[in-house]
Amino acid sequence: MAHDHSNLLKHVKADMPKDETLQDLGDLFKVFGDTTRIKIMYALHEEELCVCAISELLNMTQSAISHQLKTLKDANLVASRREGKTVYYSLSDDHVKSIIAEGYEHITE
Amino acid sequence: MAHDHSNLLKHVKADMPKDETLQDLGDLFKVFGDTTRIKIMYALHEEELCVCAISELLNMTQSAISHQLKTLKDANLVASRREGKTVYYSLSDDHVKSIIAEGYEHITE
DNA sequence: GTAACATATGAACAATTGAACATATGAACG
DNA sequence: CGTTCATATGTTCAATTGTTCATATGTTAC
Repeated sequence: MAHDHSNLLKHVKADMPKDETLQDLGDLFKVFGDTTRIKIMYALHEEELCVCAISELLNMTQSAISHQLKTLKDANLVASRREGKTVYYSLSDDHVKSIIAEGYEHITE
Repeated sequence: MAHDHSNLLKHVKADMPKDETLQDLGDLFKVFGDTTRIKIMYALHEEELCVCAISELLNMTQSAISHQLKTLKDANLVASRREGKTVYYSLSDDHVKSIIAEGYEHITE
């Protein structure tokens, strides 16, 4: 810590949300930070899919997909609906699409 | 793998970006998935700051901040500008703000 | 009841990661 | 040149994470 920024920092500090909020933000993005989960969300982009369809699509075990779907559900990013033996997952709201779209723009420019 | 979804999957599969792109997307969000980096980006929301100002603001060692700034820079999320001994960092484009704003909306509803 | 199918969960293990510490680079000044 | 200040980098280590395997739950049909 060297030269003085007390005035500057006072200003910046006042504009920062509280720690808990920033922690929650980081936790949310952590969920986006995995290729498998990104693929799942992308697959659900247009229509709901059942677990075994997703595992077939991504060529991964049902267990792995189910674990990831739980992570996504805990973060309120997907919703599930049971119909007999099968469970259908879909994106829970449009933020998911927006966030992925923004990220996509960033990497393709 | 049980009941049939070949028709459905053909359609979904056609709409998926290639694997490499989805990998890059995950890697991008991984950078957002850490509280320290979120704090740094939020601090740079309005104005550029030098490394020691950030480390003072977040009450963390200069080394830790420098490491995280490198991660952010590698992901093209921040830009740096040297002025004598001090290096000033700023957000490299508006996607950062948009992505954080979208995430913020998601957790506060 | 039980058998078959779809999904969920728990434990274990390899791989990744953020922070701390020590050290190195780079710039300004005497 | 050497010293000081600001920042960067390399290494180590504890903690987190994604997948696999085995097993459990839940649903339908017989």
